[in-house]
Amino acid sequence: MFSEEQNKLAKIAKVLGHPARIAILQYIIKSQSCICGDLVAEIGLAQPTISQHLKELKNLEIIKGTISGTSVCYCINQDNWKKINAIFSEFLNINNNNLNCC
Amino acid sequence: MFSEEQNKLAKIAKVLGHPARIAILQYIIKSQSCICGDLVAEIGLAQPTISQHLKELKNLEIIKGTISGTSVCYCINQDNWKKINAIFSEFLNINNNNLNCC
DNA sequence: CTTATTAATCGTAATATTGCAATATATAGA
DNA sequence: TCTATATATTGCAATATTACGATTAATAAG
Repeated sequence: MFSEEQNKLAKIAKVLGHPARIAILQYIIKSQSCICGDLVAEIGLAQPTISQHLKELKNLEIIKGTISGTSVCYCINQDNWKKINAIFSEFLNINNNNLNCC
Repeated sequence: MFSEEQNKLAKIAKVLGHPARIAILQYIIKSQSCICGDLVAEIGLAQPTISQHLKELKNLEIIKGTISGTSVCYCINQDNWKKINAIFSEFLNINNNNLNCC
């Protein structure tokens, strides 16, 4: 029903469409890397909830998690972050200057 | 619980997080302006469904609708499109190059 | 081996989203 | 005024999302 591009764009936007996931990404960037417990303390949602949001971010491959002892170290997947940035920029930078606007 | 910025970003992303709404935006850009019926014919969802998606896009003020006889002419709100682009670019262009990644 | 720590998963309740048929509203034209 | 056209709104069913307590799994430390 929709094009590959439309589905891809929407899928990315959907994952970014929750403030907790934005907060998680911003905190990971700020701290360079962190564990789930850091995010629970920082954001103030329950551990299973944070874990669930991390799972969605991992599914999008915008972050990656590395097991380190009993904890998991999360950081940005820089290559995919750049790809996602490129996909979004391409869409948002469409020149829609239009004198025929109603 | 979340910052103004986080909520704003998530709100924008959430609206963009459905392929029908991406398709609507792309079609409006391509055709410069169109009416609801054009989108129903183009996209293949029922008229109330398209109308509902248009409402969400209007709420975000990324599009605007002008009454023209019995129909409503929709086009991109260029100023707000640019603002949304700026908000997203600022977030996605954060330099997260990081050698301390786990 | 036992216990503590950390994160993931399961189960579930509350809420939100999506899609559409039916209906309402509003304007244009005969 | 009556009818046709275009869109919005309502109501509702199906599905998805969000949040969290309880539990599980996996590793580390004693």
